[in-house]
Amino acid sequence: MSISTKYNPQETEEKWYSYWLDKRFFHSEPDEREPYTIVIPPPNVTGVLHMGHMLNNTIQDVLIRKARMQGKNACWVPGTDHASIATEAKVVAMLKEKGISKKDITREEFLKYAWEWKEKYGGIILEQLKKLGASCDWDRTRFTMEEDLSDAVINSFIHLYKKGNIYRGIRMVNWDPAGKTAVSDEEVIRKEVNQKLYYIRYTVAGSELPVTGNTPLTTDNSLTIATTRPETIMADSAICINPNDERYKHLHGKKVFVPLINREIPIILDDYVEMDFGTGCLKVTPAHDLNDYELGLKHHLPVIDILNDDGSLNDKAEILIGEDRFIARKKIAKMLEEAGHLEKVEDYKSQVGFSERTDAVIEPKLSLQWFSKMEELAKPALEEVLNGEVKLIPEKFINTYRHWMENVKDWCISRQLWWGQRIPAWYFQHEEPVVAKTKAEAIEELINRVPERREWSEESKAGFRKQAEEFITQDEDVMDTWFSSWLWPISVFDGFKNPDNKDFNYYYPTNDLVTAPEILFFWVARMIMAGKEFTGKKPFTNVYLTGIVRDKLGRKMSKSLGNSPDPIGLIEQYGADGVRVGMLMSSPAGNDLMFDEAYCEQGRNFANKIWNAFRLVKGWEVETSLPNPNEQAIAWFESRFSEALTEIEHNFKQYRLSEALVATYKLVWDDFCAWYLEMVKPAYQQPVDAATRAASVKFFEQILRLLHPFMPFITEELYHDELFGERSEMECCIVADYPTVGEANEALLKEAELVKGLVSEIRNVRNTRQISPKEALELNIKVNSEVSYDQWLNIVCKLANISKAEVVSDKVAGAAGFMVGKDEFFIPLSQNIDVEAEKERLTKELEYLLGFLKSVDAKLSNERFVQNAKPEIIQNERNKKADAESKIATIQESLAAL
RNA sequence: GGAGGAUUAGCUCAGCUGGUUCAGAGCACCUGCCUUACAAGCAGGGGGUCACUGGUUCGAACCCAGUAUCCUCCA
Repeated sequence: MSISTKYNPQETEEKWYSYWLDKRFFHSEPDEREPYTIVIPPPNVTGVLHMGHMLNNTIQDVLIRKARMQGKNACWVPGTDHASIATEAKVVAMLKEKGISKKDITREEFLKYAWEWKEKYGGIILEQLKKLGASCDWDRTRFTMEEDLSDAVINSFIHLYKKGNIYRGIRMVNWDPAGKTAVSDEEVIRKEVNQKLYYIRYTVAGSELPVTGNTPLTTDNSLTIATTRPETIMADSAICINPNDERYKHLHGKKVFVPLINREIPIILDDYVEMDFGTGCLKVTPAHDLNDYELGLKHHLPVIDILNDDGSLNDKAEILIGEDRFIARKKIAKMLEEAGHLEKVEDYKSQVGFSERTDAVIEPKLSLQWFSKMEELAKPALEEVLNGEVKLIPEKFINTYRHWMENVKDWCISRQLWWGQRIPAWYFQHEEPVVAKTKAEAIEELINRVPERREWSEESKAGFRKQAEEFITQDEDVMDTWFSSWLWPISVFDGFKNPDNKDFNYYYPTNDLVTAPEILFFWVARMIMAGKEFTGKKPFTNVYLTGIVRDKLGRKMSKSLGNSPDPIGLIEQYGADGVRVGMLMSSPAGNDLMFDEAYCEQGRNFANKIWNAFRLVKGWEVETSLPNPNEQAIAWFESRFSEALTEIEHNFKQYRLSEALVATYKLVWDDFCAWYLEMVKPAYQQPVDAATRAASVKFFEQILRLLHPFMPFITEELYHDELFGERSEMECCIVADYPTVGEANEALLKEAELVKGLVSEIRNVRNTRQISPKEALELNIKVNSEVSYDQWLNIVCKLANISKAEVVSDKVAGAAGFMVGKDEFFIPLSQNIDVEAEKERLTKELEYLLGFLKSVDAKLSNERFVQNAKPEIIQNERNKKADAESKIATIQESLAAL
């Protein structure tokens, strides 16, 4: 082992990760132990690790490692998601660079490129997770588009279709013009955007006055609407006004002309229109706005769709054909202005939907899509959370969850993409589509679903099959990625292919799921639905929702802001253990975390602290003839360890990982290093007795085990040092027994706190008087309490550099004095004490105590308090009173003696 | 517009059943130390009207109501 004063993580991390892999410690097979299972939220196959993953996976690894050490059969299933839109967008971009356009190649050719891309870049993120120390069972790595998982997707589609839960229909969907596909409501991100509100004049039909810039305008010859989307006026089907709006009563039943194209449209009445918004006149564009679409249905208006799939204008627009919607917006504003139809333009802030995957502005668009009915699926999934079968942590998410589940809308599951599971629907001539797994099955279904075809002779059937074979076509669309992710906990254990298999029976339902609250509905809710629907069981018991990682200014980390540190860079700089500690240190469950590299630095420093504590213990020479002078210190630390472990376990139970870590950190740094080791360490170059060494080594090993889930690498490294004796090849920290809570001697712990206070006071005496720590002092103790200082004197002498400590019965004059608890301490000094300063200090303390006593007295003399408060509270107040009174007396004596 | 959450030290946050000398931790800051495990360290210290206003209670950072500010989700 190196004796460097600095811990060097790089070599250690590489070495132990391969060792763990080599010895297959991460691998799990069903056995008689209790399983503990986590399925990873599968990251995008082409993605790279970001800070959110770091947090997420650190938490999962801590949980899985702890469970493993606690004797459970821990299984963490990793994998990746095919992420249709994101991946397809990347492949399209890659092809574009090669000069290939998606529309020039076939579906098969495209998929070939996509798979190549996936093979090349897929799984980078999993390699990165290894650097973090993630102890996933890599043998179980799954991918949502591998054959079995795709099969599960297709089969569950067919299952739901047969139940009548899947239907095809024309609906207004969120159209992503960059991805050229529909996306679900959940994939639309609303952002506030600075826009322009254009006020546009429409000429009233039949009015004689031509509308120009110079002509006086009245509401008889024109009306003005306000819109943020002037490029859609060509798609207008009507103008709508509120029937109660006095300003426009004379226009009821009239018509207006759409500017520039002069198409005549009616003025309709509906109290949907808010009179005080804009001008009180609303242009109705059913093809390009959800609300307008509903309004159009109600008033039987035609739907005029002027946009191509890529967001450019089509020939129905009549003008600006082929222009992109945003360019068209600018151009049309100019054209309207030139034609005298643009009254004014105002700045306006509004919410605009963006595609989660491509960041393009979402276009509401009517299209023919496949939908899954959600109402029936949602009910049991809501119930499961409300009755506590599935726990959301923190609980505050239950409300949000309920709100969403009670207002759930049907799920648009088709996507106009090629990368993904193709919808198993088949079209033959003008018949209703058939849903079937294969072409052959589809053809059989075509025959079987029509009674008269069923009656056909075998010969006729054969002829039909031949014809159908040639003309039947499969739906071009693929399914929403979430339609495969929602099956993840089931399909990774082959629960669809073989529902009674050993793995599935053993690992499912899984235990904990760790994920971001952003995908509570996208994914978590739907997994619960799928679990209940397809297996009748919940997919997991606990859902730990992490916060969002933000930068220290509170901004979300994003590529465009460039405020996200490179996780691998952080690991290189601070070590994986350091980064893990840094991430957890500041991340209470469910609260966002303001990430600051300083936390990683703190983590690295902690690793270094452990390293150096180790160097100390390792350096001790043992002299077996020596007696053990440290029984008290050893007994104390044993109790303290148990006390801390109780607290740590309590925090773990409540998924307060951050607090569990802080408690561990303090136990190691403060109690073990700063107190225990200082108490027991022999003087420079002196040997240590065997008992002290044995106890210290044992403590150290317990500490390594306790730390392992948080800091796997450094603990494994130290665990194998010869200090702990021989280890066989499978004897590793990763599978060592996690410490269990032992006895804690309360009285001992209490006394130790007093002793720590005493040592601090002595150090303070030095500090305020600038006495070097090297200069030994004498200590006189006047004991007024029950504390048996004899047991502690050795420790006090050592820690505070006291040459002689004595119990005295009287105050010592001319010495620096202070109190700890009820007891008085005196340190004779060579220099004269500053009587005035001493007086001031004592007076101040006296005043505080008198005030305190007064408030306690007030309570105790309050009859209602004595009547209502719990007896133990009252007793407590009496104790406080007695304590304060005795201290006051002591201080008064001291003052008198000065 | 609807729902949920937050507001405690300069920063990030604990404070769990209202009651201990309860106002805490880490970081940052100040002072002094390169004291033979560790300067990535050690010792000591300063720093708070618990957002505001009321209420409930013997007792409120904690419960209730209102106000302000901020965040998130949904429309």
